[in-house]
Amino acid sequence: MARDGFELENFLPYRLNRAAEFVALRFAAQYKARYQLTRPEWRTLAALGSSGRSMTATEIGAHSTMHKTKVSRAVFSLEQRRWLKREEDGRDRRFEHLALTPAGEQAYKELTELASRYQAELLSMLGTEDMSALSTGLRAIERAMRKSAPEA
Amino acid sequence: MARDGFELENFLPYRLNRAAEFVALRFAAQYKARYQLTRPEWRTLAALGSSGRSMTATEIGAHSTMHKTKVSRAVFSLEQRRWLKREEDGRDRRFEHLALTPAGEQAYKELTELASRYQAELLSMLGTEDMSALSTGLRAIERAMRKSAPEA
DNA sequence: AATCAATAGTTACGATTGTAACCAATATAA
DNA sequence: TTATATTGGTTACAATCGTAACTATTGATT
Repeated sequence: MARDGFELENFLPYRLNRAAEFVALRFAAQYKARYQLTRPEWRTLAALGSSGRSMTATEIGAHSTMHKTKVSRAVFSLEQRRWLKREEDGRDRRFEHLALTPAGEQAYKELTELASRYQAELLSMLGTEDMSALSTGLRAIERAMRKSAPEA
Repeated sequence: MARDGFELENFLPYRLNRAAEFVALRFAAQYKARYQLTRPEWRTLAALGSSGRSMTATEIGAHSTMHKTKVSRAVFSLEQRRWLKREEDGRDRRFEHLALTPAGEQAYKELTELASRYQAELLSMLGTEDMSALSTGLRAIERAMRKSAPEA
């Protein structure tokens, strides 16, 4: 096929991107259909819900590698939906402490079940062995990210 | 940390996306700086260059999982740059056969070297073992994609 | 204090994207 | 034939995104 040493099919950024998109899109289809959630919204909800405490917008961004503005917009729309409320920090009024409302908690719980089911589905698609190989590989990248992290 | 079974940190779509973004961004920084190429442009160039033959826009899209319109725009700008030329199909004039010009080939070759260096850098960041685990895992996803492929 | 720098978050704006509608050419079928 | 459907590719338009500029607040420096 190719005439030289380089093979696009073996190029890691290419492969990772393709795989990530495939896996993400199938899940996004679910929460979009059932909850009319966008990706940044789901990510924000997940960050808050899974941490189990209130967080600032900046924390959410760092945690989920989303841009400030994305977080800001997602927070706004989750607030509109009454899934999230802001509380100002008494000591430093620049901060906003964001927390899920009971409705938000409930939504998170339901989405969490969707997510767990999806994860299980993926596991059965890949098989235990390949899944754990993937996990090992991803862990290595996560390690590398922490080291050389200029952060997106 | 979390109060329930679900852990965002272990959720595959989340982890894959994070990793893919990290890996892609560091490479994109290189070709953007050196060649003022956008991501869809690089992907189109790579698809054409690595196949070593002329392709139609649809083929490029299928190969690199890019939307029609993205391909269309990338093709247009590569054409402006004289890195790519179109040839119409005599039998079926709907098709456009896209091929790299000598200048395009040259650019592809240079970018290919960048890419190979980057791949090597990644390998040394992850180590041989983790890299091959990652590759195994990705291969499993690629397999799954081929099966259930509704294609993005 | 008064000034300057830094930080949290929002927003205006330009760029990039995808959906849907479109044009052109070919294939199918009446 | 002449409809009708399909397919390759482009484009108008609306939505989404990120950069950069902004507001507000706090911290540091004088």
